[in-house]
Amino acid sequence: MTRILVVDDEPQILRSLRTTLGANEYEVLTAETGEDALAQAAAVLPDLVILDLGLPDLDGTEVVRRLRVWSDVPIIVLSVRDRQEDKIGALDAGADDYVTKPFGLGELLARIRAAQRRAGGVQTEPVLAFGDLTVDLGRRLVMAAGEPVHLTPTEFRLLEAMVAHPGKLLTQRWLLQHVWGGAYGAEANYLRVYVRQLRQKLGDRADAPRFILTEPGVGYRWVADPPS
Amino acid sequence: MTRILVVDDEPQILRSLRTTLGANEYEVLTAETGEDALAQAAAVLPDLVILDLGLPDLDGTEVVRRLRVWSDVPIIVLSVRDRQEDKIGALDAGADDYVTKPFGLGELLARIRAAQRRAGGVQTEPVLAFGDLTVDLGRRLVMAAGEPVHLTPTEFRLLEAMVAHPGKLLTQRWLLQHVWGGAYGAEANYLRVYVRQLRQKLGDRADAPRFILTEPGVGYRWVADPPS
DNA sequence: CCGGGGCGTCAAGATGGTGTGAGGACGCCA
DNA sequence: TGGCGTCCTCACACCATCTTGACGCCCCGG
Repeated sequence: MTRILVVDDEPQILRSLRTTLGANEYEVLTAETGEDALAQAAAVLPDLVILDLGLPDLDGTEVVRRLRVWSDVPIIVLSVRDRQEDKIGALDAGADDYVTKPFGLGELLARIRAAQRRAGGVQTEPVLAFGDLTVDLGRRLVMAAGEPVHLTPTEFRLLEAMVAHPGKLLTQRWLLQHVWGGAYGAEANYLRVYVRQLRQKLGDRADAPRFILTEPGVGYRWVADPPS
Repeated sequence: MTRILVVDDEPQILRSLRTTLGANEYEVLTAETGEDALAQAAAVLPDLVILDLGLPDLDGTEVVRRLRVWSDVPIIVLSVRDRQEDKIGALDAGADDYVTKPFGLGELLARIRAAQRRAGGVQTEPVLAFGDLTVDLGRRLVMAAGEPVHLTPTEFRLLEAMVAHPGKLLTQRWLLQHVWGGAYGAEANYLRVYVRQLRQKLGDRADAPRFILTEPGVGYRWVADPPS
């Protein structure tokens, strides 16, 4: 999860940003002074900094400069001042962007995304690995023993549902509802057929399970850490 | 020397920027239409692009999107529009910064410096190769087995959407929305026809795929590493 | 020892999606 | 206005996938 350090001395802005950013899957840290901001930045290494220019102790530009001595973290400057010299100063000190208050929250979010994208922080494709089996949820690509495995849509949904909850006991009803839809729940034979196909394609065996464990009378369990 | 491509249809802005930027040790190239901008960007590989949203032929956001398919060049969007949606759209399409007209030249220069400082990276030729197939995304040129291949605009957009995400499973809905526009999503027969035409022109076969893999019921996949 | 329920396995029919070819509609340019 | 390229539409054969039923096995309780 992306950590954002918000530096502002107005509690109102702080509160507003905390809720807005928090609602958009960001972890929000706050600081109200320049010194505090620098200390926190060094301590928690945030992924992005939103910085108000009008701080009580230090000049915002100075904060940017001192951050840039050791950090390349993206910095978005926030300010009520719309003067050219302020913008030029902050940007040349090393800020990435300059937004004038009042600003639209949507715009700020877009600028955060842009700054993050540049920083290269969005390359976290979820690739799960279980021994010689890798499951790339983003690419919908499954590799077993170095070879790509072709799965039908239903097979993939079933695999997806299982690997998303490793080690957890998944009841037949739960699996049926998640893979086939809410109207299903009693068609245990579907599961038997597709679990078999999955096991076959992934190189697993019912009598010597490496990935899919049968829990008789209840459901199935995806083995968290297979014996390699 | 840093090369900047300025895209704007107002000769006045063009002239003003040419002198200002020229006086600051930048080499200035200009384009007045979106198509011209894309062509020039591919030909001269500028170090930075300044782009007006209100172009006569293409929507500015569309230009950003098409540039971003193959290039990471910093893009600063210039616009008279101050609407939130425009900003969000342009930034999420891949723009680095958004400046509203009228703007101060000093600020623009500072934003150029900021964008450049971040970029650092090297410009790569936008030419992708897959076995005996080469795709020049910038010049919109495709070569198969040493022979140039003529593609219609729609065919090229489809190819572009696929080669930009090698190995990834692209759903029919996603492809339709990206090639035909957001309003589409259910016209699977369009895809079938154009995928067939692409396969034919690229020397690919449905029953022995080298490039385009069919994932029945889901979509298509551009094979990352074709068997040569 | 016997019976039953659940599971694994297999194969065949039903279903819906895909490949393919052709033809018409439309806009663009001379 | 006519030709040309491109896009869209349709019908049909074919194929992958889904569904369904049947059967043997094992485990467990009666």
